[in-house]
Amino acid sequence: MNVSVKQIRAFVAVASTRSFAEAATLIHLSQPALSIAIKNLEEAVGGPLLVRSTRSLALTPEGEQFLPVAQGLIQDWDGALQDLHSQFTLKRGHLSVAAMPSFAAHQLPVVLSAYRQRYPNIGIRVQDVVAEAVVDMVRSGRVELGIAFEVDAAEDLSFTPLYPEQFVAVLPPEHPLLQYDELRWPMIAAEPFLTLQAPSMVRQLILESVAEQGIELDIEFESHQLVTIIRMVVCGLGLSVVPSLCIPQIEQQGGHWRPIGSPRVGRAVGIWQRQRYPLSSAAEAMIRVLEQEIKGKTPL
Amino acid sequence: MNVSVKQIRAFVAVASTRSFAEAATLIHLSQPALSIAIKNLEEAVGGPLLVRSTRSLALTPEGEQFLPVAQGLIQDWDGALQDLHSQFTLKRGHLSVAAMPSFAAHQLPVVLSAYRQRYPNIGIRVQDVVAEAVVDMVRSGRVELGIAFEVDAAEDLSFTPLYPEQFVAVLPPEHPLLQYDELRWPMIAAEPFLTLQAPSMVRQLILESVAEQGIELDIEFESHQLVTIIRMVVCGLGLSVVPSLCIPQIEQQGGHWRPIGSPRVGRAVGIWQRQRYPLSSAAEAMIRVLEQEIKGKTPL
DNA sequence: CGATCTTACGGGATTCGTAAACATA
DNA sequence: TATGTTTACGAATCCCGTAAGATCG
Repeated sequence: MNVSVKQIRAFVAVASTRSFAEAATLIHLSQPALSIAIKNLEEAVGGPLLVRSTRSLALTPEGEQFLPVAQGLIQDWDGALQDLHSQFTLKRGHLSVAAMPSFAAHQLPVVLSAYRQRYPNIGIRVQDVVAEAVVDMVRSGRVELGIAFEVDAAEDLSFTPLYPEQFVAVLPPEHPLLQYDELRWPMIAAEPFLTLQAPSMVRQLILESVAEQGIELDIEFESHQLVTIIRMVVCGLGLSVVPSLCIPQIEQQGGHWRPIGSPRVGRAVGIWQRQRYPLSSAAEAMIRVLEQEIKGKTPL
Repeated sequence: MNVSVKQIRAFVAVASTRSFAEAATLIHLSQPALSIAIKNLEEAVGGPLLVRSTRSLALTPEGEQFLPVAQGLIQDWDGALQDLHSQFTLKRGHLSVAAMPSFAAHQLPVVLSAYRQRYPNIGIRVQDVVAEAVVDMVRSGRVELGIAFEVDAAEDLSFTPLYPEQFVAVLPPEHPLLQYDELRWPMIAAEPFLTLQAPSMVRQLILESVAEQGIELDIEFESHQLVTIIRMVVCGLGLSVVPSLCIPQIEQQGGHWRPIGSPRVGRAVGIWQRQRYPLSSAAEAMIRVLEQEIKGKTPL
């Protein structure tokens, strides 16, 4: 007993139009072909669904009862496949990404807006967490893509660099060090230092980096919030070092900045995804947008 | 974009077993055939559902999301067709019949029991109404079959006789007329007469019949209930005439009866159904059972 | 090297459309 | 007789299974 979708479609067409001829044109089939399709269907299900005389067409009680069921079946079938097709053509779908705060605050909005413009019906969920959490969320599959610094991660993840992020020093207006076009670490170490708090990878990278040079920073204050740090710098409480991504924010808050000379401190920023796990069409599209919007437009 | 049931079945099998080879045996297909089926499915829906490497098999996010949908689709599909098939094989189904009270009370129970024994899973609904209402219910489609006297009905109904019902006279014990083996109408007319009330066709048939002979009955009492009539006869309030079907009930209540000589009063009892409307398998089976259980077993 | 999936190809079944036969009002 | 359905039959298509090729661990 094997019944095809076409057969059910044929039955629904005939039952709806109450005519083989009409139904045949409706489903783009010749009358005889339709006749045989129905005949085979009836054979398969074990009894007649329609009673045809040349002048009238009626449904058997079984057919009458089956008609709405068949209609539902076809509707569900087409609906499900339509949905699936929509996902591939990006006319529908869903995407979860995680991004580290500096990226989420500065670059991501323009990326999202470009993506939304191209694929208006893809729902996007963004998680704004520290870089290490980004990697964890990708690993556990809670998000499909992550954007964060490159770190040492297990083999199960892959990293695609987007651009090399460099750190810059933040200074208050009229600070003496502003006379230099580029600062060096010893100059910075001479001043009180403000930095982000513990889970931040920015903090970690800076401390590791200066420690390699035998320089020690005089950490005066820590905060989770970049805004707070910048505000304090502007108020003259000390200096800080932040990703160049944050330059717009520094300037907006009335701060000044200078690049840091060799050794430059920085880390590649890029896309994290699971190894050997295929991406959704929506995620692949996001990677394309990211590369197009970000690559070559690196700050500094 | 045309997707077949087999293709979805194939996808579900592969996604469940996580192996083409295993799935192939599961759905009785060769590995290559399965491979092509999946390939065609993916082409039809517009993107990959599975990622295969020779050593591992994973679902794409779209495939992951589609799998439960596909499983539901297949389940609904099979379920619906199974149901339909069950109806034709009488493993399931439903039937509505109407029967006139005399038949419903005496013959129908044994018919129903025979039917139930043969087709235990067919639900039956019986309407116990007077003969004319039986015909109306068949005409309006509220029941598929009706069992009642033959009457003049429009062309839209068909009547299949089961047996000729004859009426018999009911008498109290030790009544003088019991000395005859067969009564004649004038003898009956000489006694007080008890009959069923207005909507009953039994009453109507009797009155019409005797009127033709110019005989008038002295109707002493009327009731809707046959039991009441018989009880009154037994108590000596008069005579009555009822269908021979009711003989068991007469005797059970302590009454006596005699056939009525020429002209015999009676009417064919049979099956009513709609013209040009096909019967359900369940109804056809009921007709077979009726004919087998009733034909040739006519009372008297 | 072995297990597994994919491609290639020939045979077979299914399904289609045209034309003719059939049935009913 | 006219309309509408079914049967007949040749052709195209689709689908399957065997055999050979490709790929990953």
